[in-house]
Amino acid sequence: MYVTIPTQPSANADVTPLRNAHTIPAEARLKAGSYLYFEGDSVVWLYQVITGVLRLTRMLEDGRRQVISFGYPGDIVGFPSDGLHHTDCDVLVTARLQPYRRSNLECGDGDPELHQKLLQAALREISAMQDHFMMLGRKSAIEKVASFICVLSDRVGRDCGAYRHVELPMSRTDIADFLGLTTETVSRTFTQLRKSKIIAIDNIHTVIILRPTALLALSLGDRE
Amino acid sequence: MYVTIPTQPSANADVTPLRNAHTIPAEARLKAGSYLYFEGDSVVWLYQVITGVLRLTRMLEDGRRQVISFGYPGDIVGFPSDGLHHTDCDVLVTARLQPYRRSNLECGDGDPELHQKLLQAALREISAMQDHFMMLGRKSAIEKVASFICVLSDRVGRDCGAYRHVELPMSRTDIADFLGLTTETVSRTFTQLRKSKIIAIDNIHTVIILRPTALLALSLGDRE
DNA sequence: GGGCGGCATTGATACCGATCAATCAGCCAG
DNA sequence: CTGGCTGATTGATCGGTATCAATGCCGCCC
Repeated sequence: MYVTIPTQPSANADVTPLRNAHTIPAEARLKAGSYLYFEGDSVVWLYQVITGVLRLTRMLEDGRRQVISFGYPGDIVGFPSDGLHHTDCDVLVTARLQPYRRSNLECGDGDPELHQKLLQAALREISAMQDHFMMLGRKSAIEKVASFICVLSDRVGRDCGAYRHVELPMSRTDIADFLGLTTETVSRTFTQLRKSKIIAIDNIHTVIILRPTALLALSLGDRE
Repeated sequence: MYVTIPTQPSANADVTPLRNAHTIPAEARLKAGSYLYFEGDSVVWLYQVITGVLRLTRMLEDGRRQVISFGYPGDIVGFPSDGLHHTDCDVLVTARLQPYRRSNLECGDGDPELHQKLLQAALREISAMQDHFMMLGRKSAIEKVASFICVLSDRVGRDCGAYRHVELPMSRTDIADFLGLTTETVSRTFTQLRKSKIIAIDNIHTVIILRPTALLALSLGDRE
């Protein structure tokens, strides 16, 4: 999941694997805290997230970290470059994953339809990352955080009574490293949104969107 | 071209098209200032840059701009997402381009070898963009500019006497929109590098690298 | 040659977000 | 329940980059 330019709210439907029938390997289940792969590992499998949440990260020698993306249901992670993984990937929320062989992406011989689906997923990934560039390079802290909540609301928000609830399983540090901010700034920005009654914070991992229109406006850079 | 983590200096050799033989369309030549495609256009061709420089940009409604990448010799531009272009692309330096049909990327029927090459290029693109995230999200102005010059030096620098020359055909505004800075900051950073005798500025579009090691150190965030 | 226009540089200042530091809250172990 | 640990929040301050403004540079056209 990247922070892309908001369009119309998306469906937020259940994810069905690309091939429900005889996809070679069975679904995998991974507990929170476990790792799927590390930077430098050679790629054997790609994974489509069915349920749960993954975290893809990259580190600099001096300790600076970038969260590249979060893997939400429907997302496919693990695209190889020169046959290798270029991020670490671990599990934030216990996940069910559909593995696909790297060979299904890289050559269409076995299953042309699956090959096509994986290729299209890679191409959509490029486009989504381009949008994310705009966010990292050009948006202010409040725009970043508002955009982040908006995207998650569309992807995994749930209507509870009058308001939409969004789970944030990741830490404030993860959000900061994803958006190119510090934890303190993320925290302050949440507080600011809470005080202006645009969101409420039910518990540290759940925000309730009180004024979705105002939140969307902030994400687009409208001056309040 | 993205600003990736510097590794060993790369070859900087001439680019040969993926298929020199019967690649269906002949090489195209495009003058500086002309556009290859616009955001929203449906994708018919991908282009490999043989010579010259392209610029890929994306705009927000309020005028904020992000330069997504520069297309340098060897780069392939125009990857579709849902069949559409998601950036504008125009020519900075008159270019020779090798076009490939979108169908050669999306289905391998016609030319499996070309299909494979285009697919691998798309996958490398994803990896390079991940590196670029780190740059946009976590690096300071001086690290960004130093990294930018280092990458261009590896890609298209030329040794002239004792020093390496790097052409910067794009404007300061382009560099700023690429690195997530303002023109003023880019300009000041160049001045700072010049005053500390790490680079010299021959003319506005040519920098001479006087102390490559110092430049590389700055790009990695060493406190000189 | 002279003037104009666009881009780059430089300067002064403002402000956003980082940094450093001090609680605070939740959670687990004993 | 209590103490300690970890992550979040809040506060005070600093600094880097943006912003606003003036000037400089250079190419181009009349």
